[in-house]
Amino acid sequence: MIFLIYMKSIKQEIIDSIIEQTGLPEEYVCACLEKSARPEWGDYSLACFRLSKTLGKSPDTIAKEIASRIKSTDLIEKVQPVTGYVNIFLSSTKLVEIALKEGIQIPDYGNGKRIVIDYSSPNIAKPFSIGHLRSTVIGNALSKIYTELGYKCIGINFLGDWGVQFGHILDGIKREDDSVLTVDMTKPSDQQPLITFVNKKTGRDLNKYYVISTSANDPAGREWAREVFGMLESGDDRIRCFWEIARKKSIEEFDHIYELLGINFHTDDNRYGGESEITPADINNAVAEMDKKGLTRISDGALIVDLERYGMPTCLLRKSDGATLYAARDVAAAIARYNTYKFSKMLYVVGADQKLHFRQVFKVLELMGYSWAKDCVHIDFGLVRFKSDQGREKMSTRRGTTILLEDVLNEAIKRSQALMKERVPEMADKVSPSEASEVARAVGIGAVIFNDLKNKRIKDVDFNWEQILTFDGETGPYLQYTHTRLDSLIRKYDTAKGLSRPEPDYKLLTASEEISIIKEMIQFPDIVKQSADEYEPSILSNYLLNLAGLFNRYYQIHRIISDDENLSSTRICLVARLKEVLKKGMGFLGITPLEKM
RNA sequence: GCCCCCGUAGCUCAAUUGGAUAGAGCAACGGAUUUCUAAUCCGUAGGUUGUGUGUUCGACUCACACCGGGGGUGCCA
Repeated sequence: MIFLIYMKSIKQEIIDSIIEQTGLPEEYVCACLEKSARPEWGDYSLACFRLSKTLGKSPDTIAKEIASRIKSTDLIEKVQPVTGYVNIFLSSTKLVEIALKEGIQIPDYGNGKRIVIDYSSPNIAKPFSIGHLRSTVIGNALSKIYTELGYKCIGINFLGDWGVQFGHILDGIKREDDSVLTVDMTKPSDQQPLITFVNKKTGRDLNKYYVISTSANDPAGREWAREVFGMLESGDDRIRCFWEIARKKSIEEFDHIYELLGINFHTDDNRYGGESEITPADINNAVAEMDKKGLTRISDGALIVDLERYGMPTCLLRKSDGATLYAARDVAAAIARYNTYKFSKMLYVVGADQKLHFRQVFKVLELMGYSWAKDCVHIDFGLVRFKSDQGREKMSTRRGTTILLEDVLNEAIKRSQALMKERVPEMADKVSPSEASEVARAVGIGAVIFNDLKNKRIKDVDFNWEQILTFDGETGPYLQYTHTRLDSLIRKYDTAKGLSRPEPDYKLLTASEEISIIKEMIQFPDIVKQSADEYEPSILSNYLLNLAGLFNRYYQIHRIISDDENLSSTRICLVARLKEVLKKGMGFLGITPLEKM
């Protein structure tokens, strides 16, 4: 297994060398060895300040002593003590060889362990707003990253398909066209006009009825919607039939958006679920179990779990009218999922406004005695707000400040098409119309996705058309552009006439720009691991931007394909390896890498 | 009121988890194309890291207080 030596990270190899040669404790070396902040300080630096007190010597002296004990190897070229740091310089030729010979490999950390990821989760009937983009793209990225690290990911799109919002659709229909619904809902024969009516509607139409109902802001309408939902909950077949159609229509609508985003929720490992999956019996069993374990109490007629001693407000399970609440349903859902999947981890990719809710749910699961409660993680992210002239506000359907995700995606595609015409007019001759539209999609959608993934999750975002449609600088199109550049070089090299193609000679890569690329490339596995450990796709995003930047600078200065056939072959090898990394990384983020744009 | 999160260049964000001289992009200005795709690249300018105190060899990072913004907080999800 030759590749095993490459599987061990460079850093680990250095740590091992240092421990072996200096006898320093492993914890210390691991904690104090870091990547050097500047090239003139080498590749890795060991800070010696912490040893100063215990050894009673100055950091400077310690650094000198340690440095003198580390011998050079084929990897460690030079060791230099500087003001309390031991700076370690690695052999460029060795690094080039490591990066180019086998390519960059990502070790298997997961060993097939299961991770359930609850993400996207829009509500049936409610508009699919830009706010849902975050959960969708973050969840998708984490799923791909963990899969690459050897985990088995199960994505669940936990639809909000069970609640009064469904009754509001009917109320909206009634308000708009009451001929369809003047009927007595209790008579099956009168249902047919409604069914025919709804069958002709799209998911977006149904959203419209929801909005009509809620924006009417009529107490009677709300009451009626509640009644309808009550009938659904009590298992009324006729309402159930309508519910099924409405759900199907909504999913068709969602599918269209997910298709644009390149996500498919009709597979075994990535599927639609929903609150409707959790039966009243599931919830009642969970609540009964809490009762039995003495966790619950009645307070003002409501069933609660008192979490005061854990520094949290009480968790409400059941309303005084007997109806169960969100928290009870999520506890029941978590138990059902554990029983089905026996996950090693479950991630809830849900906005930061639900932080308390998940803390409560996880705490209740823990109190119920489920040891896996500690493996449930709320992947929270900042809210999207709408910035108007009056200032910031939460998006509101009623105020008309909701921005539909589909509109944003279509706008991005349009913009990408326009730019293509403007900046690459000859593209029309080179590719077919269908290819061109795929390019426009990948670039436009990639821009929107990347825009969302490039910042730390927790940051709130002000929705801004200009920003989301920017294609210059640190953006998705920048990565795309770099990727097509790499691909174009490879294509050109492969098809060049009269060129001998010798084996790459790694010693030829000596330019500082190409060494920088190599050094950055070999960080890829660590970056992917770190993104997973911190549930933070932005770490990968920023890394890819930096990597692309290094290449674009290099490209500007150096000729890749030249008369020097040995050098060309070696540089193309670098280009090909780099392309593999960029392509993989973009794929993890949910961006489709292009060959031409 | 209480709890949680955020505050870094005009704007949007980084900063190897407490390390050496705080870095990018956008916007502005100046430059690079008979050239492997200029959706690129180079340069100039831009900072008392919200404020204050503390912890220590060292603080954007940790603690406390305050200021500003956001979110949550017993019958929505």
